[in-house]
Amino acid sequence: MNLENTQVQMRKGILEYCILHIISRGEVYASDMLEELTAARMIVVEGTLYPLLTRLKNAGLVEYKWVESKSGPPRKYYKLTEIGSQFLKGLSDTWEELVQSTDQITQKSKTIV
Amino acid sequence: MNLENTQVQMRKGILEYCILHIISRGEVYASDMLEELTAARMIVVEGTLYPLLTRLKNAGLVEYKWVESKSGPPRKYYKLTEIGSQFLKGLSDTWEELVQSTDQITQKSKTIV
DNA sequence: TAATAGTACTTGGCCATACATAGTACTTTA
DNA sequence: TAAAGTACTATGTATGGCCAAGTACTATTA
Repeated sequence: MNLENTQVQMRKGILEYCILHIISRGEVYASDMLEELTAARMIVVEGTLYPLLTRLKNAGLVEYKWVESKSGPPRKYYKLTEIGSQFLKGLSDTWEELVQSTDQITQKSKTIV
Repeated sequence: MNLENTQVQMRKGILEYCILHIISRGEVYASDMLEELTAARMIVVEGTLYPLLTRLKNAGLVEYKWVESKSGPPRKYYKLTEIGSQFLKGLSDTWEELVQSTDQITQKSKTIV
Protein backbone atom coordinates (compact mmCIF):
# COMPACT_ATOMS: atom_id res chain seq x y z
CA MET A 1 0.00 0.00 0.00
CA ASN A 2 1.93 2.97 -1.30
CA LEU A 3 1.13 6.30 -2.89
CA GLU A 4 2.04 5.25 -6.40
CA ASN A 5 -0.37 2.40 -6.32
CA THR A 6 -3.10 4.61 -4.94
CA GLN A 7 -2.62 7.02 -7.80
CA VAL A 8 -3.16 4.13 -10.17
CA GLN A 9 -6.31 3.12 -8.33
CA MET A 10 -7.69 6.64 -8.29
CA ARG A 11 -7.27 6.86 -12.04
CA LYS A 12 -9.49 3.88 -12.63
CA GLY A 13 -12.61 4.78 -14.50
CA ILE A 14 -11.64 8.43 -14.71
CA LEU A 15 -9.37 7.75 -17.63
CA GLU A 16 -12.30 6.46 -19.62
CA TYR A 17 -14.13 9.68 -18.92
CA CYS A 18 -11.20 11.85 -19.98
CA ILE A 19 -10.61 9.92 -23.17
CA LEU A 20 -14.22 10.09 -24.24
CA HIS A 21 -14.01 13.83 -23.65
CA ILE A 22 -10.95 14.19 -25.82
CA ILE A 23 -12.56 12.20 -28.62
CA SER A 24 -15.73 14.25 -28.31
CA ARG A 25 -13.86 17.34 -29.48
CA GLY A 26 -12.94 15.99 -32.89
CA GLU A 27 -11.31 13.10 -34.65
CA VAL A 28 -8.06 12.04 -33.05
CA TYR A 29 -5.77 9.05 -33.00
CA ALA A 30 -3.97 7.45 -30.10
CA SER A 31 -0.82 9.55 -30.10
CA ASP A 32 -2.88 12.74 -30.07
CA MET A 33 -4.63 11.50 -26.97
CA LEU A 34 -1.42 10.49 -25.26
CA GLU A 35 -0.05 13.94 -25.91
CA GLU A 36 -3.03 15.72 -24.41
CA LEU A 37 -3.24 13.39 -21.43
CA THR A 38 0.44 13.89 -20.73
CA ALA A 39 0.07 17.66 -21.03
CA ALA A 40 -2.57 17.47 -18.30
CA ARG A 41 -0.21 15.36 -16.17
CA MET A 42 -2.64 12.46 -16.42
CA ILE A 43 0.04 9.87 -17.01
CA VAL A 44 -0.97 7.06 -19.31
CA VAL A 45 1.05 4.52 -21.19
CA GLU A 46 0.32 2.76 -24.47
CA GLY A 47 -0.49 -0.51 -22.76
CA THR A 48 -3.35 1.25 -21.01
CA LEU A 49 -4.66 3.43 -23.80
CA TYR A 50 -4.94 0.95 -26.66
CA PRO A 51 -6.90 -1.71 -24.79
CA LEU A 52 -9.18 1.00 -23.47
CA LEU A 53 -9.89 2.25 -26.99
CA THR A 54 -10.65 -1.30 -28.05
CA ARG A 55 -13.11 -1.64 -25.18
CA LEU A 56 -14.81 1.61 -26.09
CA LYS A 57 -15.09 0.51 -29.68
CA ASN A 58 -16.48 -2.92 -28.80
CA ALA A 59 -19.03 -1.23 -26.58
CA GLY A 60 -20.13 0.91 -29.53
CA LEU A 61 -19.18 4.18 -27.84
CA VAL A 62 -16.61 5.15 -30.43
CA GLU A 63 -15.85 4.27 -34.02
CA TYR A 64 -12.77 4.79 -36.15
CA LYS A 65 -11.58 4.97 -39.70
CA TRP A 66 -8.16 4.14 -41.04
CA VAL A 67 -6.23 7.10 -42.36
CA GLU A 68 -2.89 6.72 -44.09
CA SER A 69 0.02 8.63 -42.67
CA LYS A 70 2.97 10.23 -44.41
CA SER A 71 5.32 9.06 -41.73
CA GLY A 72 4.60 5.53 -40.67
CA PRO A 73 1.79 3.02 -40.60
CA PRO A 74 -1.85 4.05 -41.03
CA ARG A 75 -3.68 5.46 -38.02
CA LYS A 76 -7.04 4.86 -36.47
CA TYR A 77 -8.92 8.12 -36.18
CA TYR A 78 -11.61 7.90 -33.54
CA LYS A 79 -14.86 9.77 -33.06
CA LEU A 80 -17.83 9.36 -30.73
CA THR A 81 -20.95 7.54 -31.76
CA GLU A 82 -24.38 8.74 -30.70
CA ILE A 83 -24.33 6.14 -27.94
CA GLY A 84 -20.92 7.34 -26.87
CA SER A 85 -22.17 10.86 -26.66
CA GLN A 86 -25.04 9.81 -24.41
CA PHE A 87 -22.68 7.77 -22.28
CA LEU A 88 -20.34 10.70 -21.86
CA LYS A 89 -23.21 12.80 -20.51
CA GLY A 90 -23.88 10.15 -17.90
CA LEU A 91 -20.22 9.97 -16.99
CA SER A 92 -20.09 13.71 -16.48
CA ASP A 93 -22.86 13.51 -13.92
CA THR A 94 -21.15 10.62 -12.19
CA TRP A 95 -17.87 12.48 -11.99
CA GLU A 96 -19.48 15.67 -10.73
CA GLU A 97 -21.28 13.76 -8.02
CA LEU A 98 -18.15 11.96 -6.98
CA VAL A 99 -16.20 15.19 -6.67
CA GLN A 100 -19.01 16.78 -4.68
CA SER A 101 -19.27 13.83 -2.32
CA THR A 102 -15.54 13.79 -1.80
CA ASP A 103 -15.46 17.50 -1.16
CA GLN A 104 -18.24 17.16 1.38
CA ILE A 105 -16.35 14.49 3.25
CA THR A 106 -12.99 16.15 3.13
CA GLN A 107 -14.70 19.34 4.22
CA LYS A 108 -12.97 21.45 1.68
CA SER A 109 -14.40 24.90 1.56
CA LYS A 110 -15.98 25.51 -1.80
CA THR A 111 -13.97 28.69 -2.43
CA ILE A 112 -11.50 27.05 -4.70
CA VAL A 113 -7.98 28.23 -5.47
CA MET B 1 -19.86 -1.39 -20.23
CA ASN B 2 -22.54 0.51 -18.39
CA LEU B 3 -22.77 3.51 -16.13
CA GLU B 4 -23.17 1.55 -12.93
CA ASN B 5 -19.95 -0.29 -13.51
CA THR B 6 -18.14 2.92 -14.33
CA GLN B 7 -19.31 4.43 -11.08
CA VAL B 8 -17.78 1.48 -9.28
CA GLN B 9 -14.52 1.92 -11.15
CA MET B 10 -14.40 5.64 -10.44
CA ARG B 11 -14.73 4.97 -6.73
CA LYS B 12 -11.56 2.91 -6.64
CA GLY B 13 -8.94 4.49 -4.47
CA ILE B 14 -11.10 7.49 -3.71
CA LEU B 15 -12.96 5.59 -1.05
CA GLU B 16 -9.71 4.95 0.75
CA TYR B 17 -9.04 8.67 0.75
CA CYS B 18 -12.49 9.50 2.10
CA ILE B 19 -12.34 6.93 4.85
CA LEU B 20 -8.93 8.03 6.04
CA HIS B 21 -10.34 11.53 6.18
CA ILE B 22 -13.29 10.47 8.28
CA ILE B 23 -11.06 8.58 10.67
CA SER B 24 -8.70 11.56 10.89
CA ARG B 25 -11.44 13.59 12.57
CA GLY B 26 -11.76 11.38 15.62
CA GLU B 27 -12.34 7.83 16.72
CA VAL B 28 -15.14 6.13 14.84
CA TYR B 29 -16.37 2.67 14.10
CA ALA B 30 -17.63 1.19 10.88
CA SER B 31 -21.28 2.13 11.19
CA ASP B 32 -20.34 5.75 11.87
CA MET B 33 -18.39 5.76 8.64
CA LEU B 34 -21.17 4.14 6.66
CA GLU B 35 -23.54 6.77 7.93
CA GLU B 36 -21.33 9.67 6.92
CA LEU B 37 -20.52 8.16 3.54
CA THR B 38 -24.18 7.58 2.84
CA ALA B 39 -25.01 11.13 3.89
CA ALA B 40 -22.54 12.33 1.27
CA ARG B 41 -24.20 10.04 -1.29
CA MET B 42 -20.99 8.03 -1.54
CA ILE B 43 -22.68 4.66 -1.51
CA VAL B 44 -20.69 1.95 0.17
CA VAL B 45 -21.66 -1.47 1.40
CA GLU B 46 -20.30 -3.50 4.28
CA GLY B 47 -18.49 -5.91 2.00
CA THR B 48 -16.45 -2.98 0.73
CA LEU B 49 -15.85 -1.11 3.95
CA TYR B 50 -14.71 -3.88 6.27
CA PRO B 51 -12.06 -5.36 3.99
CA LEU B 52 -10.81 -1.84 3.32
CA LEU B 53 -10.43 -1.17 7.04
CA THR B 54 -8.53 -4.41 7.39
CA ARG B 55 -6.18 -3.39 4.60
CA LEU B 56 -5.58 0.00 6.21
CA LYS B 57 -4.86 -1.66 9.53
CA ASN B 58 -2.46 -4.21 8.04
CA ALA B 59 -0.66 -1.37 6.28
CA GLY B 60 -0.24 0.37 9.63
CA LEU B 61 -2.22 3.43 8.58
CA VAL B 62 -4.90 2.97 11.23
CA GLU B 63 -5.24 1.21 14.53
CA TYR B 64 -8.24 0.30 16.59
CA LYS B 65 -9.37 -0.61 20.05
CA TRP B 66 -12.34 -2.71 21.06
CA VAL B 67 -15.08 -0.86 22.89
CA GLU B 68 -18.07 -2.62 24.37
CA SER B 69 -21.49 -1.50 23.27
CA LYS B 70 -24.74 -1.29 25.20
CA SER B 71 -26.69 -2.56 22.24
CA GLY B 72 -24.88 -5.39 20.55
CA PRO B 73 -21.43 -6.81 20.10
CA PRO B 74 -18.27 -4.79 20.84
CA ARG B 75 -17.07 -2.32 18.24
CA LYS B 76 -13.72 -1.51 16.72
CA TYR B 77 -12.99 2.17 17.15
CA TYR B 78 -10.43 3.34 14.61
CA LYS B 79 -7.96 6.19 14.63
CA LEU B 80 -5.08 7.22 12.38
CA THR B 81 -1.51 6.33 13.16
CA GLU B 82 1.33 8.73 12.48
CA ILE B 83 2.03 6.87 9.25
CA GLY B 84 -1.63 7.08 8.31
CA SER B 85 -1.58 10.81 8.87
CA GLN B 86 1.40 11.20 6.55
CA PHE B 87 -0.22 8.98 3.98
CA LEU B 88 -3.39 11.02 4.05
CA LYS B 89 -1.39 14.15 3.25
CA GLY B 90 0.01 12.42 0.19
CA LEU B 91 -3.42 11.25 -0.86
CA SER B 92 -4.75 14.78 -0.65
CA ASP B 93 -2.16 15.97 -3.12
CA THR B 94 -2.89 13.06 -5.43
CA TRP B 95 -6.59 13.78 -5.36
CA GLU B 96 -6.13 17.50 -5.98
CA GLU B 97 -3.91 16.77 -8.94
CA LEU B 98 -6.33 14.29 -10.38
CA VAL B 99 -9.22 16.72 -10.15
CA GLN B 100 -7.14 19.46 -11.74
CA SER B 101 -6.03 17.22 -14.58
CA THR B 102 -9.56 16.08 -15.22
CA ASP B 103 -10.82 19.65 -15.17
CA GLN B 104 -8.18 20.66 -17.65
CA ILE B 105 -9.18 17.93 -20.05
CA THR B 106 -12.89 18.40 -19.69
CA GLN B 107 -12.31 22.12 -20.10
CA LYS B 108 -14.46 23.05 -17.19
CA SER B 109 -14.12 26.69 -16.34
CA LYS B 110 -12.51 27.08 -12.95
CA THR B 111 -15.24 29.36 -11.58
CA ILE B 112 -16.94 26.71 -9.57
CA VAL B 113 -20.55 26.83 -8.43
C1' DT C 1 -35.25 -20.64 29.07
C1' DA C 2 -35.57 -20.88 24.15
C1' DA C 3 -36.52 -18.45 19.95
C1' DT C 4 -36.21 -14.21 17.36
C1' DA C 5 -34.40 -9.88 15.86
C1' DG C 6 -30.84 -6.55 15.61
C1' DT C 7 -25.98 -5.13 15.43
C1' DA C 8 -21.00 -5.72 14.20
C1' DC C 9 -17.69 -7.88 11.94
C1' DT C 10 -15.60 -11.76 8.62
C1' DT C 11 -14.70 -14.39 4.56
C1' DG C 12 -14.35 -16.27 -0.26
C1' DG C 13 -15.04 -15.67 -4.85
C1' DC C 14 -16.01 -12.66 -8.98
C1' DC C 15 -15.10 -9.00 -12.21
C1' DA C 16 -13.15 -4.88 -14.42
C1' DT C 17 -9.26 -2.00 -15.21
C1' DA C 18 -4.44 -0.06 -15.29
C1' DC C 19 -0.01 -1.63 -16.10
C1' DA C 20 4.37 -4.09 -17.68
C1' DT C 21 6.29 -6.29 -21.30
C1' DA C 22 6.98 -8.20 -25.54
C1' DG C 23 5.68 -8.48 -30.18
C1' DT C 24 3.75 -7.37 -35.10
C1' DA C 25 3.48 -4.44 -39.16
C1' DC C 26 4.25 -0.60 -41.93
C1' DT C 27 7.22 3.45 -43.65
C1' DT C 28 11.23 6.19 -44.26
C1' DT C 29 16.13 6.75 -44.35
C1' DA C 30 20.96 5.60 -44.70
C1' DT D 1 18.95 -4.14 -47.44
C1' DA D 2 19.44 -2.91 -42.72
C1' DA D 3 18.12 0.25 -39.10
C1' DA D 4 15.16 3.43 -36.91
C1' DG D 5 10.76 5.32 -36.04
C1' DT D 6 5.71 5.05 -35.69
C1' DA D 7 1.25 2.74 -34.71
C1' DC D 8 -1.10 -0.83 -33.04
C1' DT D 9 -1.73 -5.75 -30.63
C1' DA D 10 -1.56 -9.40 -27.16
C1' DT D 11 -0.73 -11.72 -22.72
C1' DG D 12 -0.37 -11.97 -18.00
C1' DT D 13 -0.46 -9.67 -13.16
C1' DA D 14 -2.22 -7.01 -9.24
C1' DT D 15 -5.66 -4.37 -7.04
C1' DG D 16 -9.93 -3.06 -5.23
C1' DG D 17 -15.07 -2.79 -5.01
C1' DC D 18 -18.87 -5.80 -4.68
C1' DC D 19 -21.99 -9.86 -3.73
C1' DA D 20 -23.44 -13.22 -0.72
C1' DA D 21 -23.21 -16.05 2.93
C1' DG D 22 -21.72 -16.70 7.53
C1' DT D 23 -20.16 -15.94 12.60
C1' DA D 24 -20.81 -13.92 17.11
C1' DC D 25 -22.67 -11.15 20.56
C1' DT D 26 -26.80 -8.70 22.89
C1' DA D 27 -31.56 -7.56 23.87
C1' DT D 28 -36.33 -8.77 23.57
C1' DT D 29 -40.17 -11.66 24.20
C1' DA D 30 -43.12 -15.62 24.47
